Amino acid sequence: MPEEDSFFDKVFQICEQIPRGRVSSYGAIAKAIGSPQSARMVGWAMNKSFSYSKPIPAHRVLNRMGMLSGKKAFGSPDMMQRLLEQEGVPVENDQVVDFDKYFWDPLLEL
DNA sequence: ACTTTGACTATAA
DNA sequence: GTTATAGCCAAAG
Repeated sequence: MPEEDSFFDKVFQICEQIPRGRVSSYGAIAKAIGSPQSARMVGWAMNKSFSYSKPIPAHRVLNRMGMLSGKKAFGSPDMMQRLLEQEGVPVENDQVVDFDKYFWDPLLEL
């Protein structure tokens, strides 16, 4: 088994493990990888997630405030919000309601 | 090879 | 509550 140890691959592996109806943050994922200061790279990885071999639920990854910072990367600005609401995560004004309640910590639950 | 950019976060004022 | 600044590191120009 290849077991990718690259930064991007680790990000992808964690992202695809985010439970449906839950959301996580770039910082939390970065921390889970071992580079708590590389939250930006997580975002960049998400942008590249569509090039990855497997589908990545990038819409479940938000910034620390629960804001849909990368909604534009989904082709349509409303697509990300719709996907989240479809999974049971209410979004209002480009921000997840009760983000703390839906937050999923890879370090805590993985 | 250098500079700029970016789906971020933490701290300070 | 907001705005400003610094730290961070890989990809793109």
